[in-house]
This record gives sequence, structure tokens and C-alpha cells, in this order.
Amino acid sequence: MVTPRTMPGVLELLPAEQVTFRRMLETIRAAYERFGFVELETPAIELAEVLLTKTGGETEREVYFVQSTGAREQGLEPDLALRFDLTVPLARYVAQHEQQLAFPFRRYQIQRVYRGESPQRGRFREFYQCDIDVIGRDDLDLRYDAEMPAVIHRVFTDLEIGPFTIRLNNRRLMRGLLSSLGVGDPSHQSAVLREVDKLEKRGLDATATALVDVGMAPAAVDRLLETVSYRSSSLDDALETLDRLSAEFGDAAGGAADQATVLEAIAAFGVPEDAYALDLSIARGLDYYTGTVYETVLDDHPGIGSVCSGGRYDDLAGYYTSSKLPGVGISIGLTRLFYQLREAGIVGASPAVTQVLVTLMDPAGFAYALEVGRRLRQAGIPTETRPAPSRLGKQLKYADRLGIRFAVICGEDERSRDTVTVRDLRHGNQDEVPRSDLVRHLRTLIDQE
RNA sequence: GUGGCCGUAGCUCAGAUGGUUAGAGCGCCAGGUUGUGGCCCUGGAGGUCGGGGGUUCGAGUCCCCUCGGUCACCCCA
Repeated sequence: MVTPRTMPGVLELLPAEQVTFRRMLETIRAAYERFGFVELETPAIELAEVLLTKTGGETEREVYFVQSTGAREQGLEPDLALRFDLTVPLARYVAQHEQQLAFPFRRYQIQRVYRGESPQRGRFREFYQCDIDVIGRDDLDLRYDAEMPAVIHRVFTDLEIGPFTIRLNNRRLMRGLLSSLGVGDPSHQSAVLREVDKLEKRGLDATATALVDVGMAPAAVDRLLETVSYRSSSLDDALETLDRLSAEFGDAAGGAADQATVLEAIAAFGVPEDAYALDLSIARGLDYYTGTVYETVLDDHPGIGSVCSGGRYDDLAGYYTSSKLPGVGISIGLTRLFYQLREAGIVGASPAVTQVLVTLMDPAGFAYALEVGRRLRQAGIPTETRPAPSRLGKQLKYADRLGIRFAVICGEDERSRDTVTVRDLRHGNQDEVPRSDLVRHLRTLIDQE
């Protein structure tokens, strides 16, 4: 025999948890659609040539290549690969279908992606990403950057998993700031920003050491860390700080003005002030972000880390088209989010979707039980019926395990009176009601919750 | 890719200095109750002690190799 198991790094759920997962997914989808994003699906498998243009050597290590058995037998190199995110397929899609799309193109995409990394707690090789992006043609107004926090706010409010903070920063602002501090070379700036991004995790001292290691002058390191340790306490506070940064660091003025525009627009979108903050230590490792960057954390569970992140990029599809397609987007890693919430005991099993089990104890009751089942389904109540008789205790136990709330019992006694017994397994009580009254009776019980 | 930690039942773990037939809790199955789930009681199934080699009269325990898992770094959702 072969031990039944999955490879590490995949998440497989039991039915009661799958319901919870699906509910979260539908919550996210509903919020995305409420903001006017349209759904997009792309294939899990892309041509390797298309998928790997944009990536450097780092990501390529994590890509799963795909090859048919036939091709492998012929000794051919794999020419297909599994997508490792949804942004690259989006770029390909927009470039490919540019003429048929209306811009700004607002799409959401909720699908699984694949990364061949060594698995760790909360890191998966197969996971769901829930993305939204707005893609402009030639240009895209800065205020679109403010719509992302508005959507995130909607999503995380609807998910009901506690208070959260959307942290924002701006890479243009940061590059200007670094330039004023004598770090002018873009790749040097990137190296510095990568270290700054780890400030919260590693602390001031370790970060200072790391910054000196990447070639920053100690005096500049002190000033940078002092500046970057800032997190706004309110919108006005953030705007004042941006003004001060413009005055203090001349090269940062442009980025600071951008960020102020975005913050003011977020307020105009109606996002409450306690749900977002300017945080100058958020840098994001990815270099393709050029302006606003986002990270969202759950206030009561900082250990979970960022549950949603994204940013603004100047040109989405430069590898596929000469059209300039700037965009802004965010992504929720739902698999990791669900896993972490479950570990923290914030989410768990949901009650069964099935509401009623119609039991069957004797073969003579078969037709009667099926008629009762039909009646319930007609009324839109998800109902399981038993095609074969068995002991009532077993059937109640079965319903209990599945989390089915009601058992409808129609044995000989009930049939002789044209009634059914409705047992509420959650509360442990039961009533005998006329068969014609069953649906109304159940509705009353369900509505009482 | 680099480094640390850990492998005993489906799960969580106990098995001091090597010593008879490897245990517990939870879970699972059956019965107690042929029309009443959870709680309780009784019984049962389930293990090549990750794998291979070695030392020994004797290895879950000691040694070597190997495989797997896991955590940190890196990177990210």
C-alpha cells in the first residue's frame, strides 16, 4: 500500500472548513464586484517563453515547468510552466487583447498560483491569490491609488476578522528621500529599501548594521532610520509630515505631493482614518513598484504579518507591447490568510450547507420520505434523503457529524397521522407537525437564529 | 541555496541508566439503546518504533549512513 498523503505546501480542507474558505472567497468576490471590477480567468499553464520574460533569476527558481510525457520521452525541454502569480498573466492578457478592452481596465482574478519553494509555516506551493488591478492606457490618474484601500477596507470589514490597518508608503517618495541622503544610484536605492522593509522584523540596531553593510554612510543611516520609523496617527498628522519631508529632503517633494494626493483621496473614498496609516518603513521588496505601496495587517494579530499587499507600477506589459500600460493593484493571499486565521482560532468549521436529513427506518417509508425531501427542496431548503433504511441512532449521529441541523423523522407513527417529527439537533428538542406544515415550521426555526 | 531542531498508532505524546508480548489520551469502529445524536460505560481495530547497516546474548534506546519533516535566513501572498 501507498501512504495516502499530499506533498508539503498544499492546503487541503475537510468539508466543514471548506465551507468557511468558500464563504471568505465569496465575500472577497462580492466586494470586488461592488466596486465595479470584472472577473478574469487565465489558464494555470502558460507558455514558458511568455511567462518567464519578466522575471529575473530569482523567480525562475520557483517556477514549476510542465511537460507532456510524450515531450519528455523525446528529450525535449519543457516549454510550458505554471503561473506563479496573477500579475504576469494579466500583463500578457492585456497586451494580447488590448484592442478589445475598455480602459481603464478593471479586473479581478481569484485563482490558484504555484511556486516551487521550500515549504514553511504559512507558505504554500499552491495557493489562492485574489487580485484586483486597474490598468490605464498611456496614463492612470493617481487617485486610482486611493481606490485600492477603499476596496481593501470593504473586504476586511466584510470578512469580520477584527480591526486592521492598511499601511501605505510611496517608493517615489523614498527614492527622493534617499537621493537627498546621498544614495542616488537606483540599484543602491533598491538595496537600501530592501533593508528598510525589514525594520519592523529586525529592529533598529540590526537594520542600521545592514544598511552600513550595503554601503550607506553611518550618519545618513541614523537620519534615514529616524525618518523611516514614523507612522502616522491621523490624516492631518500624515499630511503635516509629508510637508515637513518636502522641506527637509528636497528630492522627496514630488513623491510627498503624490502621497498627499493619494491620502486625501482615500479620505474622500470614505475610508475611516483608523483603518489606514502612512508608514515610511513599508518599502516592498519588488522593484517593479514605482509609486504607492500597500501592506495590510490585522491589529490584533501582528504576528500574521501582511495579509494583503500591492502597489503602483509604471508599466505593466513592457515585455509584451510597446503600449504604455501603467497600473495599480493589490493581492490577498487567501490560502495563507485562511491558514493563519485558522491557526489563531479566528475561523474554523462552518455549519453544514445541508439543513435537513430526512431519515428512513423501514423500507415501507421510502416513498413518504422522498416526498418530504422533494417538498423541502422545492422550498429551497438543502436536504439529504436516505435511500436505504438504518437505525435512527446511526442516522442522527451521521447528521450530527456533518453539522446538519435538522433531522426529519417520518416513521410508521408519523405516516399514520400524516405528520413528521422535526428534531433540532443543535438544541436537542423536537416537534411533531403536519406534513403540510413542515416547511413553514422549519422556516420559523431557522429565522429564530 | 545556507544553517539549527525533530522522526514511536490517524493526531498529540510517554517509554531513566540498553532487558519479556511497545503504552496513554484524543479520534475511529461495535455494543449497551431493533424510534433518538452529543454525555457516560464496556469491548475492539490500528505500530516493519522513518529506512538501511553496525555494536551487543539482547536495540524504540548506543554508533554510522540515508530519507523525510520542521524552523530560521533569503524571497514572498
